[in-house]
Amino acid sequence: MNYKAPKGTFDIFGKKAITYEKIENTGKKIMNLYGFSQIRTPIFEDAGLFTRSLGETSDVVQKEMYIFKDKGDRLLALRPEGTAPVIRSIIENNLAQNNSVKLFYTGQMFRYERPQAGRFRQFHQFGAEIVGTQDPISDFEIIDSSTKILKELCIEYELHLNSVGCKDCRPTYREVLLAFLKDHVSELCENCKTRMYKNPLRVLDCKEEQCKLVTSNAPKITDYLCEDCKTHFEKLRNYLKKFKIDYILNPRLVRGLDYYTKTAFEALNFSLGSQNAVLGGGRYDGLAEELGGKNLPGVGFASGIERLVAILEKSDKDFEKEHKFMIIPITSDEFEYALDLLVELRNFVSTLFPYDYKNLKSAMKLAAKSDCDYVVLIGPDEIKDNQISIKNLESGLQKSFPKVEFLNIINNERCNFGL
RNA sequence: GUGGAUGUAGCUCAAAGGCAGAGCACUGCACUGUGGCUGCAGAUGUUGGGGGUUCAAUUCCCCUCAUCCACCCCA
Repeated sequence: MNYKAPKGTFDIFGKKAITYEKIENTGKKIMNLYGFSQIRTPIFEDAGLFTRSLGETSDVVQKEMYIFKDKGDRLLALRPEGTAPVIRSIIENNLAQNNSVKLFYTGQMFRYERPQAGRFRQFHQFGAEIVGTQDPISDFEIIDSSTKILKELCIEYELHLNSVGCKDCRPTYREVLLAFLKDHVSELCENCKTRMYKNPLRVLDCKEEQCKLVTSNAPKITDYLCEDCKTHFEKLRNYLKKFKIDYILNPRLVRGLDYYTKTAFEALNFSLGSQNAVLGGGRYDGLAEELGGKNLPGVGFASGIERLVAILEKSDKDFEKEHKFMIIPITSDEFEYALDLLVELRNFVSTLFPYDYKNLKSAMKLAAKSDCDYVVLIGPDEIKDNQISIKNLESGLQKSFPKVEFLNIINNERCNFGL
């Protein structure tokens, strides 16, 4: 084998492709119900867009970006996430003139990482953003709609919620937390001893038992929120309560990207490996300004489609698919008739025509292997009686109908041939 | 970037220095108007790649690449 899919990438076909499609279609359906419209942004962008929005020191920027120079000496990056490009587009095209905009997207993202369960170098995200408003109802809509996608897909999840404050109150909390951590340095893991100075909030997220023990008594950010953040959070929680969205208040929840403010949430599923987050999001009120636009507060989510696919594959839940037919002319005499019927049938149902088959038997095999539900048989007998024979491959039952009746059953009786 | 495990047929895996094998899948026949089941027959390999030790390497050693898992981090 000379060529393989590059490290951390893979081909999507067959059953897997159907699962991807199902997830994306479900997402689109829900997004439409909430009044979002689709946006497709380029797969690569000016590298600065990401270093600026995600933060120079974030891991994504420091070690995970696919950066390259094109022939015009432009420094570009394959997008590692979807929010920054959407905000860039909103600013560039003035999409949020005086109102807010609601946009959703789906597509590939790229991060140069060591692959493992639930993590790849090219992966897909489905996400949405509401930009131009600070109304907590928009936070609610993001959480409500995103978790509705999971529900619709029958994916179990645990919703974790927190508020990470804003540029006014977070620094204060940071100091308080740092002071607390300094008092307990000796009890922290090696990693956290250095981490607490770089990003003390991350210590809250540490998986080491010793650190969890220490931070269980740590001051909570929700006790240090400014008035604005506090009332915003309370309103959001009221909406969630009113509409019975269950969640776990998790003061340890910290999101990895710098731009988050106020609301932060994650949906966790524990049936996978160590990558538990299937969906995450939050508010990013300073991002648009950071990118050179006007003050456009926003809130959004992104879900990792690969992780959703993995969960669905594990649950071996098959999605109902459309009936698939194959037309088989039994001798060469019926070839033309069968071709005409093929063209006609394709106005209504998915229909195959067998290639390179030797006899009826081999054509039947092809039909079974091609995952067909029904075989339409046209032979001398059918032509003579002016009938069409149809066989249900699952039950093995076969019947004949006049052509008109046959088409009628397909169109008006959902292929209920009584087989 | 760090650590661990694993690379043999399309897939899942045996062979532990001496002829590279099995199951599933594939192809054909039994069966030229009926698939799945059954029986019989057949095809399939740079043993990931490179080097070394040896009369002899899939097996032992070194390098390299890839995959999986975990850390870091994230979806």
